[in-house]
Amino acid sequence: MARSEVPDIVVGRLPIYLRALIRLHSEGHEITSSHELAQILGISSAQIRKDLSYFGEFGKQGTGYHVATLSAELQRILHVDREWQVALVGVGDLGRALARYGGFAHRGFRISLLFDNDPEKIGQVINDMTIMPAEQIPQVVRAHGLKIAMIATPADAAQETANLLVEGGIRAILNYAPIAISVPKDVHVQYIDPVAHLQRMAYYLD
Amino acid sequence: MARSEVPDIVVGRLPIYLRALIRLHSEGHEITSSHELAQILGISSAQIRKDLSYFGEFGKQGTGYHVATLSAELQRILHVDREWQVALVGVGDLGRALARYGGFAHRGFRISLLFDNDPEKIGQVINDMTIMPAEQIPQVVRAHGLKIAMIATPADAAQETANLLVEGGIRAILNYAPIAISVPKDVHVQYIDPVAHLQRMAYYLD
DNA sequence: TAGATTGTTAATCGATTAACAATC
DNA sequence: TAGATTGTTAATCGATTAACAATC
Repeated sequence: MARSEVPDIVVGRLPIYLRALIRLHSEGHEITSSHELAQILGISSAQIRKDLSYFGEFGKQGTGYHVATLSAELQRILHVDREWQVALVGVGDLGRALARYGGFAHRGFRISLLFDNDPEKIGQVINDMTIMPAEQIPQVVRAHGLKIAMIATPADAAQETANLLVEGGIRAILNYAPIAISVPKDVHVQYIDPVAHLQRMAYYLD
Repeated sequence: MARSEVPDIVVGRLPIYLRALIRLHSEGHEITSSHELAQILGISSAQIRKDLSYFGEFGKQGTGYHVATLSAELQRILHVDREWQVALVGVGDLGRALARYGGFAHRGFRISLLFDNDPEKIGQVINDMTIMPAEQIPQVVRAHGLKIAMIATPADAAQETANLLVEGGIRAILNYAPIAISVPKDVHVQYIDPVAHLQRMAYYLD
């Protein structure tokens, strides 16, 4: 089935499957099944099988899935069978923590460029990376060929930052600023707003 | 309409609407419309009107919505017209950044208890909060009457941490550990895994 | 073989959208 | 009034699930 026909909501579940598979692998499981994955993740086995069927046939009737194989297939499908270099804009408390956090590089996304527009911060070094002025984003990002960026600026600066990133050739943005940004149709944006998650849960509390 | 009939996906969009309204308010807008909000957020105006209709009638035909009023209504509906105290478990790089991050308290969620199971960290003070041993979670959380917690431990410790939190009476968990946790049906869980977002976008890159 | 699980189809379920009467 | 926008209905669209033949 052609790539363009896969619903984005299905693509969004693949990383969850991959995460579970990597964990199973690290725990020594060689084989799993849609039922076991469903149990672990709290979703239906039918959904897992249907999601995977968009991309091929990875299982064996009566047996299930080979953990290492399916894991590798998902990494290939998601294009995470390589290391991606990522630009990070905004080195406040949050940005600093993201720059230091080991969980990205460990899973294939290495933050390799830091930008900020505060003259006090420019030139500082974090994790061997020197903070550069935001105005240089277009040229530096393009020179390094980066395609992915994170925005950790205040909300006020997010749209302007996104414009600079797009100008530099960025095609995927993880936005930590609590504001919607607008970008060309061929640029992907994902949002992380922990407070929105907390508010959503507060609805169900007394 | 009874609370239980509101789809969770609708509840999940209310914080996004609220965020946009607060921003409009701060920019001096007194009135807005479903069309303007739709434009800002990149969703349809019909969806915004339909979502709001689950909770009442907040607009005026021909005019739109009074920003401050709708904002206050959404805060009331979401139960964020108060300050929630939040427990944070796991004070590594990520947890430390969360504890310091001003964006929570500013929007009604104050981190007020810190826990870790590393003897080196116990007793340390961050933002006037003393890190306490994880084993004391049940009693301390219950004594303070907290209902919301964040998990920022390694994946290995997340399930055990969730168990302790539930034992202490926690009813909503924001889980930063990259692993699914299982909790009783009346406990809500939201996940934040930035790498999953990056992987999802990588699918669309060459 | 008998038992188990996949991949897939068709049915069901739920969410989104278009359209418009009501009305400010 | 004329123009604009809401709240709501019905239709459309899309996602999830149940069920089972195929087959390991």
